[in-house]
Amino acid sequence: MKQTITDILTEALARAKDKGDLILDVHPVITLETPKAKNHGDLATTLAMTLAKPEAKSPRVIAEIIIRNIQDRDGVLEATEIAGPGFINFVLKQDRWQQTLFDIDAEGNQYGFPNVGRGEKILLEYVSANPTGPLHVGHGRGAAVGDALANLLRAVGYDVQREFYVNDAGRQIRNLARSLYARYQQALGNAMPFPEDGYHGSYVEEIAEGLLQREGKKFLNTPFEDCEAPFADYGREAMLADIRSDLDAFGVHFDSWFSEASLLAAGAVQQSIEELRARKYAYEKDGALWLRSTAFGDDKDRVVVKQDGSYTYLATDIAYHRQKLSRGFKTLVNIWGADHHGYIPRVQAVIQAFGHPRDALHILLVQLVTLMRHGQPVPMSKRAGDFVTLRDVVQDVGSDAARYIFLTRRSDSHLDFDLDVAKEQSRENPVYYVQYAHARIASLYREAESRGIAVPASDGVDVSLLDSEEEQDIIKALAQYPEVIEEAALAYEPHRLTYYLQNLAGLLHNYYFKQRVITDEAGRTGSRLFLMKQVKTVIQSALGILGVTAPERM
RNA sequence: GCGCCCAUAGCUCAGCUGGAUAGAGCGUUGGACUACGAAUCCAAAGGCCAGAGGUUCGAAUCCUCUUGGGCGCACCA
Repeated sequence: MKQTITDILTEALARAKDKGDLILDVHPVITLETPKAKNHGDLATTLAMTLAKPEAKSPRVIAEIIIRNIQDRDGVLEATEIAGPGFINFVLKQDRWQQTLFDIDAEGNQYGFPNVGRGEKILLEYVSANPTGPLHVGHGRGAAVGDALANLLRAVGYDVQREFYVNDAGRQIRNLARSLYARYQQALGNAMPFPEDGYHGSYVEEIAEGLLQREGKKFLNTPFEDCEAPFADYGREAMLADIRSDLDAFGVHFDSWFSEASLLAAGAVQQSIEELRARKYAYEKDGALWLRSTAFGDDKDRVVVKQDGSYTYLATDIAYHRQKLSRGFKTLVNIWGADHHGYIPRVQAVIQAFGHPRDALHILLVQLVTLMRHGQPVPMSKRAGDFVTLRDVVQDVGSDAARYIFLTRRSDSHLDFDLDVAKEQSRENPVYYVQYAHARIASLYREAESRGIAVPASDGVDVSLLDSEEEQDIIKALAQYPEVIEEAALAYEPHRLTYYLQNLAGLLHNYYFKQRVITDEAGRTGSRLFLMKQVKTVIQSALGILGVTAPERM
């Protein structure tokens, strides 16, 4: 729809230039928007106002010139007017809008998915929780955002790979092993002090119990140094299995799980360092090896290899991102907890040090979630070991409600997650509002079927009967879906879909209340059922991207 | 001290990358079920977009400063 008007405007500008009405040294970018107020037409452009200065004419004069040069060959325009300081408002012919219903009917669940990605490969890394404890609610938000974003990017034609980076090297795992070892010994009656900075959660005891059952007492008198590996391996695998099953219950699935330890084992870290050296972005000072990240705007250079010869966390991250790039991904997207934002310049420096543009890496920050219960924040202390896990929340409120709520806010703003509201299957819960719209339509079909009325095929529909204000509003909302999808995808903002859905569902509920779909007139009933079918398709499509089910009944 | 993010209705938040009269949900008040699902709908009240300057035809949106919150500033991961 926008494209059609853009073409008409481009042509009008060219004509005005040929006739000498406008100078047009630089070809202006034509932007169209959907006005908020209905009496401002269906689409509006600010073109005349942006041209005012270069053309040295008043916006309204320019607008007149543009309109004079418009040729509407296909007859899509109902009216064109100049308004306010120089807006040009377009009103489209009704049948033009109604045409979108046939588009949706023909394209089905592919409707509204423009192929802007053209198969370009994107690596989307998210969650990437340390395998040292259960997923918490913040991970859940990252998972919901990442998964929806992956769906969204796929919808617009990107070749998306969803990856979970497993931090299975270094001190955290060692810590887990030590904690596990202590619990194991304690379970066997061996008084053993619990490590100061160990993991205190009860899950550690459960894992220790599992290990005990599998391996028996054979480590009872073995010093930790001699059995760290089996404890680390067992702990890692047990935690990953837990994480996997939690994500599974949440409907989040990854294409790949990338192990940090595998980078070390393959010598990738060493190779990366060599390459950085060759590129002159690594140097030695004070007995350590540094990344010259200041060359790319970081505050200071960063240590990669410590004085004692061991690697910093950055070292494996360097290797990991190099590895990602070497797999042929042009675009990398990382979803991080907002508390890691100080790390961004460093990693962007890494990307550039390897010769890639800074914006090859996008980092989305996800703010932490505050769980609310009875109007009070639920205390979350990982230190104490008892915190509300993602699993608890999903079991409590259900996957649909949790995912939807995670996606109702932009990811970098704080989120209060009210457990009572999320659990309540009532009007206060936004996810039910949208799902109810879908179920209502499904219910309409059942009703129609019971009366022997079928939804007509596209060639048997008279869409011109859909001429009420409510019907027009719905049709226009459906026509907007493709842009919402495209813009949400390109901005990496899946939350826009929840707002779109609220609006569409609202229009549907309003229409449903005001007008009857199944009427005495067969033609009208048919056209309305046809309209409902397309609404249902779009709701299902958008919910699908968010990873929320579209129920037939509730 | 330096850097990043945030500040919009009583509460929780949108605001389409600079457009026309700033929106939604909850909450409050008052209405709508003998017809397809009332998990719904309609209406009302509620705002100095934290404050002050600046950029321009035009600012919640961009720039600077101030105030007030969150988070980072490791040879930790």
